[in-house]
Amino acid sequence: MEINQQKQSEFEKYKLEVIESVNTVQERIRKEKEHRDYVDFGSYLSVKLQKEVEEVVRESLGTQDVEEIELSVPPSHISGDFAIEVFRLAKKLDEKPNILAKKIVDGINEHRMDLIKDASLVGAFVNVETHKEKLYQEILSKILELGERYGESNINAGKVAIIDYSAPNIAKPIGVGHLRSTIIGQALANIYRETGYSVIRDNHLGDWGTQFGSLIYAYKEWGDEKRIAENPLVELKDLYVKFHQFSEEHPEVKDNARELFARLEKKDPELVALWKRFRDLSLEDFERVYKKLGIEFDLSIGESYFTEQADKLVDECTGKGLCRKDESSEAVIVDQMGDLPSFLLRKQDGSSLYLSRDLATLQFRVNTFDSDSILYVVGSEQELNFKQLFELGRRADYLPEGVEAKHIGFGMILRDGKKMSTRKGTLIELEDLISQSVSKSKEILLAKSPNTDPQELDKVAEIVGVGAIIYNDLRQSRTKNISFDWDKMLDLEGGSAVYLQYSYVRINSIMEKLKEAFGEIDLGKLEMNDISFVNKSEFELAKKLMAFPDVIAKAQETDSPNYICGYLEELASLFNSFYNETSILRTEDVKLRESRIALIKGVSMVIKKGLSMMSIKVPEKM
RNA sequence: GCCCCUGUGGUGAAAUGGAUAUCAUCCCUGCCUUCGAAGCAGUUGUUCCAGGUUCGAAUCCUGGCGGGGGCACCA
Repeated sequence: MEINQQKQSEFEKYKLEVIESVNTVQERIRKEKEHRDYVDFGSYLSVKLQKEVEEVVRESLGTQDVEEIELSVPPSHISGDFAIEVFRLAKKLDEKPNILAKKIVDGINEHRMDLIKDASLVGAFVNVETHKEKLYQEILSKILELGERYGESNINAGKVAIIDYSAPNIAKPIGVGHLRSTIIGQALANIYRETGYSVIRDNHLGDWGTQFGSLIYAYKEWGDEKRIAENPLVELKDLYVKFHQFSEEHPEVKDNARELFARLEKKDPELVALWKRFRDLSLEDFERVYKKLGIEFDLSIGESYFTEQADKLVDECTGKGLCRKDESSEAVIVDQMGDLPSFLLRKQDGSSLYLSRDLATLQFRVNTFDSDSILYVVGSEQELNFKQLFELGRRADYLPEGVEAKHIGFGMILRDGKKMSTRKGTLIELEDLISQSVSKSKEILLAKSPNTDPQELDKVAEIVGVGAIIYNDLRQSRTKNISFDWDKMLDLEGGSAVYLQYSYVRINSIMEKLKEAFGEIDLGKLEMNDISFVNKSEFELAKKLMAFPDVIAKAQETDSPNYICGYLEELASLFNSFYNETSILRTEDVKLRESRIALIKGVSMVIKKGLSMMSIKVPEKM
């Protein structure tokens, strides 16, 4: 009995640890809400330009519905810096688009404006010409002023978002299947933060459930302490796989597993001790992978923490009449809600289920953090579960009106057209993928620059190899399935992070050369009026830089990191064209040279920041 | 059976209902005594099918066809 007490307190001890980490986060959020210093989104040039357009449209049409007006970049064959699309406004005002457009063009041409010079009409498109020098100056000085903070904003200032991502299962190695949740979630956390959110990054570990019954059963039957000591995760995985193979022929062991889980849930001390041990072993393993990928969390709570509360909530929901108890067993059923099929909240043997624990988690998140948004970055195959969870949460009032809960689904990584599975042994371990990618980039690095010192080589290979994997995933749109292909995963050609890293390094190198030739460069002395450009490509680059804050905002709004990727590729491409036609080193005019330095400095900062939002690093040389 | 996602050059992908659908890769042609050729410039080739809505559709709607996933004691 004494031993029991001791073991039980192990679970209690774990709960205290959780509470402590929660307090730390609460404290941080509180401070952030009070003291965080934001960059005003309205101070960005694209916003100013938009306002100018709205102003002139408001005056020339005498209408207030100017938010229907949108500024875009025209296709390349059109001359004009920006275009105004009037179609939506025309529809709203019930006027012919070309007539409305004509009025707007006339309006613009009659007014004197700060940034906009004039406008011309093509069909129903309004093409706008800006005061290029002025705009160019303003964009670059804004970037120089903000430095590495360029791009952040206060759009969502004061709001709190909890982002649930990664969520690996204990006792299994992280496979490439978990890669997507992990890096999409991390990227979203960074992107949300850039737009002003206070972000809580929560790793909702899969550390509870019937799978532990399976694992414990397998451990008791076939476990080998020596092998566990040597390579814990491999051994645990093998045990898990063995259980499932064995259960194919002996289905009755599944009942044993369920029974073991039920005992675990009743905090059987022996089983809790095993559970805790497996959990700790796994966490060490995960930590290693996260470190490589640059992934960080504020909380790693996991399902186990919510098992008791889950039980209470199920009773509460039963009381509220949202679900009902089965007559002949302990099972609790939620009947069809609207279009959603019915589901179970408690098993026949009385133990908890995924959805009940998630319901408790939801309530916890709402109550503990006063959050505005809760994001679940989990594969699309769980869509129905989340619909059910959110609906029940709303009805039970655990998820109030003002709090948004979103399932950020994503497609699966398929191998030979099929889902990968730990049980069937078709899973590719993330660590293998990373090490292959790193060694491949090392090979290429050696071929390209054989004289790099070995330490430097390893460092850069790591940056490039890891970056390639992350980028390959994030650049694709979330919802689609990805076919796993070693060659494609390890592709280090164009359209990859390497292209961006290379562009960054190239700028670095230019800066070095400039320093050698002209000494230390102090752009602080560059007056706004001294900034100038000569070539179209310079202006195009600045225009692209101008869009960065908007791209971040759009990526946040749509939960789509791939917009950042597309943007960075366009930016790098413009830079490389510019690089090819213009030499900064040989620019005689000092002011022009310094303007160009400011320009590429901006490009390099934006590339670095954009990549860092995806937790991809940049090497200084490669 | 019902529900969700998805279909874009040979291949892999991009595109708030907007102008001549973009990028990478492969093939081909140029560009390194000039800030790094992992680059730049050029060339060939693409929206599953049939209807519909719209001034305008890869995008929205309806119906097919193909691929993936989900639909109570797994998570």
